[in-house]
Amino acid sequence: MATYKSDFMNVLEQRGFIHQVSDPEGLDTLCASGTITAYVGYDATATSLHIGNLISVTMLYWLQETGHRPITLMGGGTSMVGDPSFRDSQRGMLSAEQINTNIEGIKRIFQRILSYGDNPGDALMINNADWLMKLNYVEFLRDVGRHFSVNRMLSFESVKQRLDREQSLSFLEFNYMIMQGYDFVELNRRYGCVLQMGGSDQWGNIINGVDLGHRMGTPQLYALTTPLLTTASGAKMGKTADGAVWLNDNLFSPYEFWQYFRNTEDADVEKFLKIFTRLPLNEISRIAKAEINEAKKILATEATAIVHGRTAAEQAEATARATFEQGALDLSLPSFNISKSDLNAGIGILAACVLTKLAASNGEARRHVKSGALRLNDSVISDERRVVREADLLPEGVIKLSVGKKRHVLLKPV
RNA sequence: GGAGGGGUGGGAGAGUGGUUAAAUCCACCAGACUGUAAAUCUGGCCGCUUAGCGUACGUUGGUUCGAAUCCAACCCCCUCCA
Repeated sequence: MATYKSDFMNVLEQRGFIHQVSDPEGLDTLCASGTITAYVGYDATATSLHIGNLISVTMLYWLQETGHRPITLMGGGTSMVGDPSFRDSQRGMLSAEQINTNIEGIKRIFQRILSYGDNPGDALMINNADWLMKLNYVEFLRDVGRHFSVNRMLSFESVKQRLDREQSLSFLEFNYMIMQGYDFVELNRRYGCVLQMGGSDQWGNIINGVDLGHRMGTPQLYALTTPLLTTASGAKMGKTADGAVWLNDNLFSPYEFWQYFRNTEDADVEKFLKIFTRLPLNEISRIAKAEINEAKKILATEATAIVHGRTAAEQAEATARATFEQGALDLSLPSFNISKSDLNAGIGILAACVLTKLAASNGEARRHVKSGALRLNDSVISDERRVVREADLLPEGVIKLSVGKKRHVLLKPV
């Protein structure tokens, strides 16, 4: 029942990665007849990628799996400008050092999922600063700028919204599109790259590159975007109480990552299994039809394994089982250190909440107490002046604090 | 440079001298029900040493017993004109 000739397009199609493709038949034919090179661009706006980015990295994984060559393009140059697409306001400008730090943080995850090297089929890590930073303004305007119509650029949905809401769009940001378009052409010239992929919000930017290639005489270029992942109840994916779901373990631990997927809505389980795991499709449909809660655990473990490694994933699963199913204490829960002397002196329960990030402020911790959500060693705390001291240590030498049914942390004396 | 409009809590958006820490909606958090799901209902949602206090409606200064609300200057944004 394959709708495409090429393995690559079939995998993407069957797993639900495709939202829009500029010329499906053309691209399919190209993929079926030989090896292609494709890229996804990543802006260096944070020290880690987040779960939204994982979708496109996974596409690059499947690209490589099906015998083609992926390029991860770091936006060392474009991040100096900032992508205005679908944003209300300009972000603060990033310094060159900040961008470089960010790139270093982001690289780690690519290396885990793709295999880089110099052999054919190995992935390439490229930085668009290599060419963007060297551009000569007038020359660039004459060679590239003349191919862009401002009228058309203004009509793109990604900027139109901003203008319709009467929010300013600086000339700096407006140039982002041109730079991204130029990247595509440059990657074609240097590496024969013919396909750019990205999230659906990138469609306008990608299409600009395809058009520019056309005008500047490259072979036919292609665009492919993924659907914007939303949960079945309509929320954008990747938000939690504390913000984004990051892929780097120093920002979002494997345990938290596992929990994030464990809490997937029923209606999303099959969709997420297809996108965030590598399990064969027939197995996915079998799992999804069986016990839904088991399917969520498989989803969580498989997805965590891809990002954090199999060992960390299984550890997270074990911790979850002990904590949620057996009600036992698991020493692998997220833990925070407290000095022995502080503990001897006694620390207020509210302060302990803030220390362990269970609450952002004493006030918030107090509200937790008022609503009966806060527990110390599994018993509800109703007195906000309760002091946590040595006597509260469990035989294992830790103190367990919980907010609600799901958030548990340990306090460890050191 | 000129004319007009505007800047309110995470977002949207009321409020145009006083019971206004600021309506309402969304997002978010917790409780109940459940399956670590959804939906629903309930409570919460600036900070603190919380019967109180301190900050807060672009910034600074002023008028007033009292200002997010009035005045002045400045900053920023939008529209039109040059």
